[in-house]
This record gives sequence, C-alpha cells and structure tokens, in this order.
Amino acid sequence: MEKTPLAYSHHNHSHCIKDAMVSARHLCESRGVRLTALREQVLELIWQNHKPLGAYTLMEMLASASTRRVAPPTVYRALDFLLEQGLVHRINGLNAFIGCPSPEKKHQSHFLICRLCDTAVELDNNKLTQDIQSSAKDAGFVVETHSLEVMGVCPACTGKAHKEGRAS
Amino acid sequence: MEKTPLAYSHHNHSHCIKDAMVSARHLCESRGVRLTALREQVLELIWQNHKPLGAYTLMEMLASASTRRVAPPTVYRALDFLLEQGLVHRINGLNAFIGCPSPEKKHQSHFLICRLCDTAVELDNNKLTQDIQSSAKDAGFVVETHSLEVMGVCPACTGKAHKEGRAS
DNA sequence: CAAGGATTGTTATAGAGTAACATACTTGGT
DNA sequence: ACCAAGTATGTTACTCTATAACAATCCTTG
Repeated sequence: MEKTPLAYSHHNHSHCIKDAMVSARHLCESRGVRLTALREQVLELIWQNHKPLGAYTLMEMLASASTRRVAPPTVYRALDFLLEQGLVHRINGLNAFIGCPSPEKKHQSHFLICRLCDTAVELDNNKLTQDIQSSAKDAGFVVETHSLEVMGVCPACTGKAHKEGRAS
Repeated sequence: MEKTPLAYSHHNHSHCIKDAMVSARHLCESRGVRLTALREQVLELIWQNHKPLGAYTLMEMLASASTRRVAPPTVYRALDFLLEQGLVHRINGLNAFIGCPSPEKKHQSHFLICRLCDTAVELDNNKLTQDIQSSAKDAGFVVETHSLEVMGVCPACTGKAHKEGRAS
C-alpha cells in the first residue's frame, strides 16, 4: 500500500473531467478524427465519477439532459468511437464503460473494481502485461489483447468498514 | 512454447468428457450437493468440446435432445449451480460458459481464447495469480476474485495459417 | 405418509446490443 | 456558392442475454 490511486481519496474531480476532455480533444485533433458534440457529451458523462456506467444509464442521462428522446444506437455509436480511440474502456464483468486516464498510449486495461462503492481504477502495470504475455506464450498462444478485472474492496471502503466495526 | 495444452492437439475427447463427469459426481457427493439429471446433462453438453457455449445455445441443445421445450431459467439455474460448485466458468467477454478441468481446487480462472477456432484453454498459473494479487495490494486493494481473458490465436490455428500461407 | 425444503416448469419482463434504413451534417472539388 | 460523397445521427424494430415471480413437482426426513 504505497501510492494510493487518486480515485480512492477525496479530490477535486472537476480536474479529472477537465483533463480528460482536454486530452481527448487534442488526441482526436492530432489523429484527424471528429470528437463531435455527442461524443464529447458522452465522454463527459462517463467521467462524472470513477464508477463504470452502463450504456442504458448513459442513455437516460443523455435523454434527461436534452428533453429529446435518445435511442440505444445513439449512445452505442458514441461508445464505439470512444472505445476505438482508447478514450474509454469496457468492463466486461459489469457491461459498463469507464473513462481511460491515459488514452494517448496504447495499453491493455487492468481494473480494480470495488464491490462496495463500484469505483473502478485502472492499473498501469506493464510488468503484469508482460507476465500475462509470457504465460500465454508458454502455451504457444499468440496474444492480441487481454482483459484483467480484479474484484474486491478498495482502500476507501476498507477504511469505512473498520470505522463502522469499531463504532458498533 | 513447451507444454501445449491438450485442447490444441487431436485427442480422444470422450476421455475429457468422462473425466469431467466422474470428478463432478465425486465432488458433488463429497460436498453433499445434488448433481441432478438436468445439471449433469448441462455439464455434459458444455463439455462437448473445448469451446465456450452460450446459455441459449445450451438451451437449444437441451430442447432438441428432449422434444419438450426448455425455457431460459432452466438452463440458467443449472449453470448457476455449476458455477457455484466451480464445475464451469463464465467467460465474460463472450457471455459464454466452459467446463473447468480442475474443479476440485478453488482457483482464479485465466483463459486463452482463440479468435479463429473459439477454443478456450484455462491456464493453471499460480504465479500469475500472485502477481495480480500483489499488484492490487500495492494499490491498497483487497482482492476477492479476478478474471483474466486473453484473446489471440491458438497454436493449432497459427499452424494452419502457416500452411495456408505457403499453399497460396 | 405428511411437512418442509429443494428443484424444475412456466410466463412474463428487464437489460444489453445490433441491423437496417432514413435523415442531416461536413467537406472537398468544381 | 453548389453539388456529390462521405460521415454522423435519428428512428424503428429486433435479437440476444438474463432474471423475477409464482406454480408444480420432486426429494428427503421425521
């Protein structure tokens, strides 16, 4: 327990959002792809907090933000774009999506997902990626992508549980 | 590339099935849980090959095997039981289920999933589990379970691709 | 054999994702 | 400025995955 990820502590989350939006705009510009109003809006909604959001939740958020009704393809197409550009990741175990904190560099996603508060933190652990690749290679397998999802309890929730334990 | 998993080579698959069924029966007996006819049938269907099967595919197989119609809850309940007992695993990335080759020992599931032939092989790599746990621990996270799904091309399909490459 | 729990059947519905086609918006060439 | 082609979005309908709720049936075990 050395460098606790930001998501686990109180922090000015508007910075997270702003940073994500700024780098998304830069990234899309430099790649010559269009970060349209809709895509930007979806990305911003996803970044509202550090918890993965389902496509249908996003759909409702979009709908309530704009009076008009929003159908599934609208949000799925935006998500497809954001996934392609590496701006968001999909968490298979939850059928949900979360913003990527480092979209500029291609990487495999490793997540710590808290059972209690739903917060999902992306690990940036290159050694793990290499361990996984070498494990697969030992079996003669050619790796293209991989996904690692770790379920458990985050440090913030562990702390709360301790306090409650003492109080009761 | 040392010990190629069995699933990648030609093998007498009836042995795989029989082994799985025998150990499932032993396991359930020793645990005092009931491996009913339905559950046994679902497990046997799952073991038809080394490819993950979706719940609805299993449903159709059940239906066509028994004239009567089979509804989703029937197969999902059997799958829930088999999952609880560790007799099958769920592959989140595919919404599919596959038999566990070593149900007697509790473990985290690591899969190599071939994009070309769909074969999914379970790795038995304790070191990887420990690496993942220590990575999570560094972030102050208490691990309960994890799932690792590696996508790519299996050695059998890599071989075929090479042959085709030469031929054309 | 009766009572209680576990298992399965049945109907309906929720949740996640996509196909197909219509409409609108950009953009580059003339 | 205008048109054509490509890109993006709207709309409708549908498929696939999974579960809720309740009824009927099947074990046990006293």
